[in-house]
Amino acid sequence: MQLHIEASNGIPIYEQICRQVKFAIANKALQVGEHVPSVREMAGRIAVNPNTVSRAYRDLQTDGVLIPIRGTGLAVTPEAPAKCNAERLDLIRDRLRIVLAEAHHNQITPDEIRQLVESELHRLESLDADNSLKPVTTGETA
Amino acid sequence: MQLHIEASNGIPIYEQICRQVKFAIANKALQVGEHVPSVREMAGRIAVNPNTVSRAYRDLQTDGVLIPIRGTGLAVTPEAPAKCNAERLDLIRDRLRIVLAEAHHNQITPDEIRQLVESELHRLESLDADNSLKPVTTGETA
DNA sequence: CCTAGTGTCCTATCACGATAGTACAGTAGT
DNA sequence: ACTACTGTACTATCGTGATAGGACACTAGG
Repeated sequence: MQLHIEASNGIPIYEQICRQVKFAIANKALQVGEHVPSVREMAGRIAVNPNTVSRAYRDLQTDGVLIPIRGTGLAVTPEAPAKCNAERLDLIRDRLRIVLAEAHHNQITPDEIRQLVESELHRLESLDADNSLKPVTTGETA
Repeated sequence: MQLHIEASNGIPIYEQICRQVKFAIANKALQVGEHVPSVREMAGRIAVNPNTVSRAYRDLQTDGVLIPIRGTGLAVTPEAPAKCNAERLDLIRDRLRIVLAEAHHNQITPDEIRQLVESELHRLESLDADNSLKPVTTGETA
């Protein structure tokens, strides 16, 4: 259960938390019945206000993904994996749709879009390669 | 010079205006020396507050894309086409990068991403086809 | 019982994007 | 000169995302 929060990529922090918890469940990094990190611990871990985490967890309860266990914490519901699996690609599709629509509105051709996508995919892969080659170093070259 | 403003796709309205003016220049829908629609007219056209348009135009001046002609309006600078052409793909690439990074962080595979992209591209094309088949109708089916 | 840990609720404050309305300096056309 | 435009500036207000800090009810473990 490790979250990647981006200070601002346009998505509110509480929503980023929601999305990533769902991804974690879809990817089986979080199992049914397992407790999600406590509000205060998660807040400390990702350097964010506890209220913001609480807001995210509240939304996840509304979605039926988490269930409160009084005085103990929040557990992943039995229905969660199915829901999160179903949502897995939709969460990305919705974001992707906005970007591609903008591109299309502004006469970026499908081939140009494909080229951008491929170059970004390669970029992500090479970032992975770098990280696996030197997993400990902090990245300084000098 | 026709803008597509989305109430909220995460990008502030004033920034959407900026981007689309740049795209219009890159696509030669706006020529050097030509005046951009007046603050008040643009505001009326896209149903937005004049201050918001003004903010966008101010940013475009800072970027050297527009130059004020006192009492007359804002004109496209001679340097603008080069700048906007250079930025054309970058504006999309930056947005795309955020989405693909999120997908990648959450174990969406490159092939799944490619499939999403292709299905969205086809979707955009079929929307175009619909619009060109019935370009006049307002869309009511009953 | 008591303590430390849960989630939850509440008020207050701040930044930012957006709106509303007003005002002013400059220019073009009559 | 007068009028109708231009851009620009200013204050005030609103909603939302986020922070800060305090308070409460509950539960597990000693």
